[in-house]
Amino acid sequence: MKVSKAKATENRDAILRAAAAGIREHGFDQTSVAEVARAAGLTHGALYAHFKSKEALAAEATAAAFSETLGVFADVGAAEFLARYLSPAHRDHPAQGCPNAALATEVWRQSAATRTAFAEGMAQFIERAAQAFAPGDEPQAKDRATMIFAAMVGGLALSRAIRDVDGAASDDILRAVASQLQTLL
Amino acid sequence: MKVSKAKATENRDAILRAAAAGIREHGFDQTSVAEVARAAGLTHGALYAHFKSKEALAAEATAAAFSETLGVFADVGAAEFLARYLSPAHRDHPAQGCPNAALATEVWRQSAATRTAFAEGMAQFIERAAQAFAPGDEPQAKDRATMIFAAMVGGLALSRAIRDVDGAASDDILRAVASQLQTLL
DNA sequence: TGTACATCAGTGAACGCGCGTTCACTGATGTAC
DNA sequence: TGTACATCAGTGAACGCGCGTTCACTGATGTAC
Repeated sequence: MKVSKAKATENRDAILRAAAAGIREHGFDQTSVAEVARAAGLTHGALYAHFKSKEALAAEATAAAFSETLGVFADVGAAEFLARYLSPAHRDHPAQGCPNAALATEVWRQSAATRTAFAEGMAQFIERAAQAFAPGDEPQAKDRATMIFAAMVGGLALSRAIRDVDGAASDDILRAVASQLQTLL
Repeated sequence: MKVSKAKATENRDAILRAAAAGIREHGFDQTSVAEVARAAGLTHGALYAHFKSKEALAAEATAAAFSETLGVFADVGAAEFLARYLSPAHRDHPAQGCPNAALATEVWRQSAATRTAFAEGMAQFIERAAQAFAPGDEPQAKDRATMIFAAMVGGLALSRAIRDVDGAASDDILRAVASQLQTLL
């Protein structure tokens, strides 16, 4: 049955948010359209009224995941940015976390639209890192910010990878990377 | 038909090597047993004479990928380790590259055996980094090595993620991370 | 050394399953009068 | 304001496809004598 325009817009948004969470939790290819639709309170057929294909949804969901997550790290100082990013809470909730640390190793196999959305989101994160970690006009400011952000993404991803096998080692990676980066600020 | 014991061992090895390359190239779940068997010159049924299941193969292949790759970075100095790891050649050949940078964001969804193999491989890489980057007995030596290795893994993964979208930016990540880490040695 | 035969790595058809996508249909919305 | 009806978001059955796994069968290997 038809629904009101307001409700339809709301449903589209719900699909997008569900997909943005799903791809970070399960990866692009392991997130099924049926699962996304269900999480949005719809059936899978409805999804195709809003998105041309799973591929098109993935591209929009990638952009949505970035803008959602950038908001979490906006307006905080350098120390707080580091602490939040390399926190157990961030590690334990990939579905609401940074897409870089959730999708970096698999996004290169996705469609051009998805990869473009990812590259744009990543650039914004690196810019954010430059603001936080290299605000001056020193030479190599952007290089410093890039290296620090790479360590944050790598540290979070490595910490997640071994969490269920060795929780202490996982915690230790977060602590080590955060404390060592702290000394560079 | 039966084959000689020597040939059977050779075939098992070929399956393992094909799987180790496949999971790094396509990810765990996108690497099919048929594809692995074909790459090893066999049919999919033969695979089950050597491995209980795809899951069991993935765990062994993960270990194989690590030991294979650790060899590539053995016996080189700190500067050479950094340069090789953060090279365009490494970025462009994930199937033969470091499993950390290829699988970090998805391995946490795999079986316990695979995650254990991954954790052990990662620990060896961190140890290798400590040898190279923090050989002394200074306090926080291991923390320094962990942070540097996290930056290497993150830098390579981020560089790979955007390579096809923006080659110059991809190159720049490798260069920036390598040059900034160089200043820390 | 030669022969008979048990072993078992490898083949390929078949299975059940979940996937992305399509489509005929439904029925509340929202517009034309 | 009230009525008639075109629109279109949403439903759910159906599709073709590739997946991991099983299994009856094959035939060269390698052992027992």
